Formats: sequence, C-alpha cells, structure tokens
Amino acid sequence: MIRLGLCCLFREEPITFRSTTARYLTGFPRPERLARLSALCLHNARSLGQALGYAAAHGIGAFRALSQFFPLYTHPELGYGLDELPAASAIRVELAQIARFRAAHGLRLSFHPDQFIVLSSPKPEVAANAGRELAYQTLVAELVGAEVINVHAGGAYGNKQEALARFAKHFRELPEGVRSRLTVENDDRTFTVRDLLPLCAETGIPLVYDVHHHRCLPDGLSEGEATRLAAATWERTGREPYFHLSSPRHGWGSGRPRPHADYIDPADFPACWRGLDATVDVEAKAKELAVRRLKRDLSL
DNA sequence: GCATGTCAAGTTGTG
DNA sequence: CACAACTTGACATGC
Repeated sequence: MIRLGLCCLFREEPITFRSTTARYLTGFPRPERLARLSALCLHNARSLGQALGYAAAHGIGAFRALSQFFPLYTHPELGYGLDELPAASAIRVELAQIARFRAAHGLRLSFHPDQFIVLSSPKPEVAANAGRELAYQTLVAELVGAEVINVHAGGAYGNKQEALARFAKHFRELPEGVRSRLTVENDDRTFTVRDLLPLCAETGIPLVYDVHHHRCLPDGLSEGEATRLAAATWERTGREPYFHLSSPRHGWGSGRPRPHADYIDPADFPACWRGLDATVDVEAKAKELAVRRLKRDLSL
C-alpha cells in the first residue's frame, strides 16, 4: 500500500519551524546566543510533535523534518551541543514523546540535508563538514526514531565514476548510526538512477527514487525499471522504499520543468507505483493541502 | 505595523 | 566571470 509523506512545512495549518541567522546571532554574547537558540530548538521540537499529530489525524504516513531543526548546530563558530542549551531537558522530553508517538502510530520520519552536504567532494574539508552535519542529523534521528537521512550524490567534478568512488570511501568512514540511515537520491542535474545503482550495490545504500528528477534528467531506464531497481536496493534493509513525487510548476513543455507546483497532477503519479508498498514524499508547495488532495485524487 | 532584502555551508549551468 | 537555482521560508531591519 502507498503511504504519502509531507515535507518539512505547512501552508495553512499553524505549525511553524523557526530559525535564525549566523550574522544576527554573532552580535550577542554566548549565553544570550544559547538562550535564543534554546528557545528556537524547543519551539521546533514542539512543532515536530504537532506535525506528527496532524499526520496521524489525516492519514499521512510520513514526515520529513527540516535540516535546520536545531538551527546552526554545526556552525564552525556558533555551533553548540544540545546539553548546552538552557532548555535541554525540556527538549529531550519533547523528542522522547515524539519518538513514542511516532512508533505508536507507525509514522515514518526522515531528514534531507541541504545541498552543502557533499560526500563526493575531493576537498577534505567539504567531506569533513558533511560528516559533521550528518552526525548532527543522526543525533536528532536517534532521539526521535527517524530511520532515513537522504542525500544527493553531490558534484561530478568532470568524472562521475571517481566522484562516486569518493562518496563510497567517505561513506565507509562514517559512524554506524549514520551509515544505517543514509540513503541516496537521483538528482536532476548529474546523477541518475542508472549512475547510482552501482554505488548502491557496492555499499548497500538504499536508493530513493525521485521520479520528477528522473523525468528532468532521463537515463534510458523506464519509470517501471527505475522503480523496480530502486525498490530492490531496500530489500536488504527490510524497510519500505521511499519515492519522491512532484509536478512541474510551469508544465512539462515549458522548458523549465524543475520548479515544483503547488499541487500534484494525479497524471504525474506513475502508474507502476499503484499497489506497491512504498512511501511517497509529496514535494509540492501547497504542502499538507497537496498531500490531502493527492490522497483523495488517488482514492488512497 | 508592514514590506523587503538577506541568509553558513557547494556545485552546476546559464547569461 | 558573476550569479541564480536548488528549497522555502522566516527573520531582522528599515520605513
């Protein structure tokens, strides 16, 4: 059975996630910085709990958390540890409640680090920074019971094979908690499903199949083949595959199909996904409204 | 109060 | 060579 997932934010429901900027925070002495960050982290923890409550109430089976859940956690100057925050214990209580609620309702939780997380980089400091960021998201993932941290393969630097070899090398150097959660997604500029399958075979990393990216950057595989091959990379883990779906804001014939539309056109839902056991993250700007509309349109 | 410009990080591709 | 696109706001600032 297909379960639909909501990504990061709400359009109408009053559930918000707060952040701040490094530039602004730099102006305060460290104790006040930590106090401000603490308030944001506690707010975000409570909002994540509300988000899961909303999902459970509306038959939404998965939620993707914001990367900036703990704002600036890994920043080189402004970074901090959870237990340095004045509200650390209240935050831990919230996260533990979320973990229980998530498990009780069978909801899936995932993280999707930003574009700065590049495990294929030839620059040691970039790969090291990626490791720090992944360690942070893993810390939160462990506290709330999230099972997936999904990344793109990054840049090719003129040679995809070498870039993927560096990705695999850096992957093997990551802690077990990160490795067991990490997944890799085909993107719309560089790495296709066909490119990533050898990496997945070699490392055991599950492949998240984004059909919109596949349509923007085809690789000779049909959607049915890509679906089957991507799903096969999940079998070893015993977990349900993750797919991503969006519709083009300006239409397929517009010359710029990449930007996401407010809602999903049901015609963009691949016929070969019907009846599968899979989680489909809905990447649509109308957020919870789009998930609920698609659920209705597909009679899920 | 409300509108607007800015925001840590990387890479690619366009103008 | 500079800069927008990725995602997508939310925030601080300035009027």
